[in-house]
Parts: sequence; C-alpha cells; structure tokens
Amino acid sequence: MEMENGMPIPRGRGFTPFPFGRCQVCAAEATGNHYGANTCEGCKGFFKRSLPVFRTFRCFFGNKCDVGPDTRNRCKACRFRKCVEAGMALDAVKMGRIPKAVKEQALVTGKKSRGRDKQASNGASTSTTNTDEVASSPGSDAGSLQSGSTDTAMTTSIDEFRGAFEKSLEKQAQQQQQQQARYVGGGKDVPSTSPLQSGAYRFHPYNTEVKHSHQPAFKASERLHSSLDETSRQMSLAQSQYRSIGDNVGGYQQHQQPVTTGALTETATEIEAGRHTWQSTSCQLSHDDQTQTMSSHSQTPHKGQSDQQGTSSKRSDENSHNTFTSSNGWMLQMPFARAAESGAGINPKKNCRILTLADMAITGDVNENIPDMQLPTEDQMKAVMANSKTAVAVMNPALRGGHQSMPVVPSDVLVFRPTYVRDDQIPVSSAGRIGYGVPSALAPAGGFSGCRDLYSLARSLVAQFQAGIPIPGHVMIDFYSMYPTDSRLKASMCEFTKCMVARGNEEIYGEETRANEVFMNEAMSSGKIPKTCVPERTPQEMRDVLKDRLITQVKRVVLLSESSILGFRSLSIDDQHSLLRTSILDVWMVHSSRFLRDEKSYIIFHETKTFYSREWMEMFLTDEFLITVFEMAAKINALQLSFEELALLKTILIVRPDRPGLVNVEFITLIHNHLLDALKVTISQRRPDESEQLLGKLLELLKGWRILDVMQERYVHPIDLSQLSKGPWKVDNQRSHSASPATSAKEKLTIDEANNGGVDGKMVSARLSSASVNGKE
DNA sequence: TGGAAAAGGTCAACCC
DNA sequence: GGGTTGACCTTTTCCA
Repeated sequence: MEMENGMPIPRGRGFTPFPFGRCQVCAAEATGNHYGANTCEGCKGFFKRSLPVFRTFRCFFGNKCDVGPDTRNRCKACRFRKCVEAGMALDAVKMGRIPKAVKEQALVTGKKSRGRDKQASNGASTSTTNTDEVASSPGSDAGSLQSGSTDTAMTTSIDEFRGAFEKSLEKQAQQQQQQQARYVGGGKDVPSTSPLQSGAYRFHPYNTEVKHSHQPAFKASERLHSSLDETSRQMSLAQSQYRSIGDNVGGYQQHQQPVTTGALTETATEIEAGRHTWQSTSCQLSHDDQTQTMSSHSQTPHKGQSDQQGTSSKRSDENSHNTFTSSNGWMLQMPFARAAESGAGINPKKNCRILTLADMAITGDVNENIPDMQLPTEDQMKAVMANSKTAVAVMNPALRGGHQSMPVVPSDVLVFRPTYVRDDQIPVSSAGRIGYGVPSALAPAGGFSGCRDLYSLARSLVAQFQAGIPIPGHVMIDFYSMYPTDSRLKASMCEFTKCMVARGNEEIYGEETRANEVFMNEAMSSGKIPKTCVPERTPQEMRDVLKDRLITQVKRVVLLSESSILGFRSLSIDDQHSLLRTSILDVWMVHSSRFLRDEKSYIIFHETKTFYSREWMEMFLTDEFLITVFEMAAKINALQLSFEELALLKTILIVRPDRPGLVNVEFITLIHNHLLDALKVTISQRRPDESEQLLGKLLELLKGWRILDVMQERYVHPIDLSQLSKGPWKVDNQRSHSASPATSAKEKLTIDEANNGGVDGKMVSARLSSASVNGKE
C-alpha cells in the first residue's frame, strides 16, 4: 500500500479508502490487515520477526504488560501475546484486494463506530486502546483484545496459534508441493523459500497424536516417539537451514569441534580469585532489566562480536557497587559478577541464573573434578533458593573447558535459560556471546549429547527410559522442573506418560482384568450370582491364596513403577523401596475396586470362577480391613474411571511425596505432579464437560486415602522389599515390552518361592495371620 | 488485465 | 559495534 506519513495516500475518483482503524495490538494507526489482524507496520514487522523465536519470550510480570504505541517495545512476550490474541497467524494471511461488499460493510460500521468514538471522546475518560475502532475492523475481536491477561489465556492463545501455525505450515507445504509439481511440469525454476515456508521449522506434532487417539495406547505411544524423533529432526533441519541462510545464529558456526570437559587448567590462584560469596537477598527486577533479559533470550550468538571481554570489563567498571542482580532476581556479590563477565563472556545481568537445590547433585559432581574449588555450602544454597523455583544455573565444566583461550575462574557457576544444547554447540571462543547453555553434568558424554533443547532432551530421556538405561536423577529433576514451561511439550509428555502407564498396566493387569470382567458380566447378566456365596476353599486355603496374591501384587507394583513411570528408576533405591513398600495395598485397591461390589459385597476371582461373599471373608479378615476396602472401592467405582485412568491413579498412589521416610521429596513431588497432570489430561480428553467436577472428586478421594494408609501400615509394611533384588522377584530391567509379565514364568510365583525366596513370605504370612480375627478361621 | 492489498525485503535510526 | 525497530519499497496475489 502506498503510504504517506504513515497514512494511506488518498486515491483518485472511485477509490474507497479502507478503514483499518487502530492497530489491534498496540492501538497505533493501523496500516493494513497483516497476518490476519489490522496492525501498524511495527507490529507487522515484530510478528514476522518473532515467528522463529517467540517461544523464547518470557514475561516476568504476569503477562499483564501494557502494549501501547509508546510501551510496545518493553515486553516482547506480551506484545506477541497480543498479536496472537488479535488473530495474527500465518494461516490468516490474505492476499489481494478486499472484496467490495466487505469494504462497504466495513465503511458503514466504521462510520458508526467513529460516531461512538466522538461521543466517547467528549466524555471524561479516554483509553489507550480504542476498542471500538478495533471492533469495527473486519475480522477483529475486541473481546479477545480485552481479555486474556492471565497466564492461562496466554497459554491458550499461543497454543491455538501454534496449532494454527502448524496447520498453515502444512498448508504451505502442500501448496509448495503442488507449485513445485507445476513448476517442474512447466520447466520453470522452483522459487526459493525460507525454512519457515518450507515447513522445516515446526512445532511438536502433538495434534497428530490427538487425531489418532482412538488407536490402542501402545500404538499411540509408538507414534509419539516417532513424533518426538521427527520433531527433533525437523528442528535440527530448521536450525541448519537458518545457519545456511546466514541468519543470526552465527555463534553456532564457530563451534563445531567437540569440547572436552577435562581441559580445566585453572591454577589455585585463579580458583582463589574466583571465590565468591552468596547473598540471599531477593531483588525485584526493573522493567528495563526484564526487557534486557528478554532481549538476551531472543538474541542468538553473533559471530562478529569479538571484543566481548573488553566490553564486559567496561560493564564491570560501571558496576561500582560490586554487586549485580541476576535476571532471576538474586543479588550476587563481586568478584563473582566480574569473574562471570570476563570469564564466560556473559553479561550476568542478562544471563545468569543461580543454582537450584536440584542442582546440588551436579555441584557434587563438579566438586569431585575440581577438589580445590570452594562451593557454596548447602545452607547457603538453601538460603539463595529460599524463594526461587525456576532458577537454573549450573556449574558447567564444558563451558569452562571451552574457554581455554581465556582464564576462567571457577565461579562460572552460572548459566542461562533452561535450554539444552550439545556441548560442542556451546559458543566457546572469546568472540562468542553465550545465549544457550547446557549443564555438562546434564549432558554426559554419550548420554544426552544430542540435546539442544527441551524437545530433544525429552526424546533422549524417552529413548533411554524405554531402553532401560538408567537416567541420572538430577537430569530427571531438571527435566521435570522445566518441561511444564512449554505447554505443548507438557501435553506431549502427559500423553507419553498416559500411554506408557496404560501399556504397562495392560501388560501387568490386562489379561486378568478382562477375564474377571467377562466372568463378572456373564454372571451378572445371567443372574447366576448365588445369594450366599459358597466358598470352595477353607479359610486356611484362602489365607494362602491371599498371601500369594499379595506377594504377586508386590511384583506387579514394582513392574508397573519401573516400566511406566519416567524417572522412577532415577530415584534412590531407598526412596524406591519406601514408595513401593507403602503403595502395594493402594495399587491393589485401585485394581480390584471394580471387582469389589459393594452392593453385593463380594469379590471375584476369575481363576476359580468364584464369588466370595464379604460375609465369608469376614471369617479370616478383620472387619476393619473389609469395611475400609469396600468403602474405598465404592468411592473409586463411583468415579467411573476408565482403564487408562485407573492405571494412572495407581501410579499417582505409588509416587506420593507424603510417604514416610522419603529423602528426595522434591523429586518425588515433581513426578507425582506430572502423573497428576497426565491424569487430568486424560480425563479432560475423555470427558471434557465434566472433567473439573470429576477431578474435584478425585482429589477428595486422594485426600481421604489416609484411611487405607493405616491398613497398609498395619498389614503390608513389614514386607522386606530390599530383598526383592536378590530373590526370584527380581525385576528384569531390560525386559521386553513384548513379553507379558502377567504370563511370564518369572511371574508365576508360588507360595514356596515366597517362603524360601526374596520376599519374606513368613512375615507376610504372619501379618496375614494377624489380620485374622480371633478364632474366626 | 489493472489495480488494490498484503507479504517480504531493506535500511536508517535508535538503543544498549 | 551490534541488535532491534519500523517506515518505506518491491513483489506477489487476487478481486473486479
């Protein structure tokens, strides 16, 4: 469009100027409809530039920043959010003339709204955002502009955008294919396209999963993995393409050679010089700092920046108070700040983060490598971390090793955004400005060396988890801490967990559950359930059966935990045992609930095709136990959970952070919350209309679970799980998913094995005996 | 086919 | 000196 002073140039006779009104993003004068919204040139350009990098935008002020003509450059995250809320998207692109009918309609509406504006302007109040004009513009949505200051709104909007963005990429790819076919046919050259247009730069194809959600769970799981692979491949491709077209990721180009972590050459003096102190004062960031921080996130290393050291020194000199505030709000004292700047080539005001408690393990790793290094004590770390949950800063040997050309002091205990890159991709020369960092301890050689972001890390973790390769606990802690920052990745991980748990549950419980259900349904439909169930076994025999089932249950819980819960095996053995020991009855309860029919008070064992009445069970089980179990079963049944949901509930009950004797409660809480998220996602997918109500009931149920804990403590706790690894119970960590644990030879446990083998069968027997009511047998 | 409208490109101004 | 912004320009697309 021809412009003059930012305004459309009036045309000759017959020309109808289009009323674009105000920019739907910043309320400046709109110059046209760009990417689906009426915006100014600035917001158009901003949206265009932001497409490849918008995921790095973060608002530190609750996504509520004002986005006006004068303030729009203060917060990229909020500006982009408003772009999305205004409807900007690649698939909203419209080319060509505006149809006459639309134009005329808009003119009429525009006149009306301007009339209202005039009236409004005569009133007392004015607004920076002219929502009336916005509303008058075609395709605009004043409601969406006014709403959505919350995190949720932002997430939703950006998710929607991502979905739309991906669709548009697919559409463009299709169009391009068609075009290519046409060009090939016509003998013309194929026009060049950017990676964005070619579809190489894509978001996680979660939608693909949703489309096929009717498939069996394990199929979905396999698709998810291939999706993760594909995503990582495409992201790599996109990055390489950006590099090849000379985009601003020049920093990557310089660092193709691997960086070894062993090249630590600091002298004791240098180490001494780098000692630092920690101050636990939390400081509020200024808006400028925030803007700087966001800029730094969106900025990628630039190859031309050659005098970083000099610049840094100048900055340090300006830091006359010998302290600085890191971008996550912590005040650090010199010489740490100075060392950080000169050593790592980083402006710590922008890039530095402080270690989390979760990184203490890593600190320990590094401490072994650099014994002379003075590290903050745990108490100091706790003080630093008292009010922070998001900080991520890690002692980074790779970073240190990469800076051989310049003295690096040990206080490079800093790092960046939780973005994972390969060691050999960390910009290492003095020319490099470090925009991304990976804690080397999180990316051990041969471990996660391909990880350049959370997506590829997720892919690696999934692959290692499935291969049965142990994953270091601190890696899982970091991952579980960080992945929720990306809503699409979070959704994918929830989907993955849902699939894995469903698959593990199917392998362990599926056959028995189906057989039980078939038997129960046939019996109920044919009315063959006897009014008084006649026992086919004596109470003594029944005790043995129950003992057997309890021991089998232990094995099942172990299998379910190890095969289905990402991160479970990363817990310490003691914590694993504590969780398993305390959850056996819970898992049995959830599994058996549908066969504990309160209205009839019977339990069904398909093996013997028998209904056992509650009355009869009272002969060898305590009233207290039976009442509790049947009540809990009734509550679980009332929720009408699916097989998948029941499976997730089992894992949630296994990984409970409030179990006694746990050491790494923080880690267990992260896994627990992830499993809860997965269950929420599953429920909301299956029953979107009643998911909130159902989740409320479910949380109530979990709160009331304490009563079963008492039973558990009384009857099951004495089982010595520490011997599991020695006996015939040992879980095969490398087991194949194709083998059904429920039917494998190892699974066929006998009472003799139990009594003579790993689990203390006598103890189980004794406790079961103690559960007997006096003389009732 | 002309012209309107939007995408993409360019580069001076500005900021750090 | 380098990164970001946004006004302006060119190219592409599509309505009349």
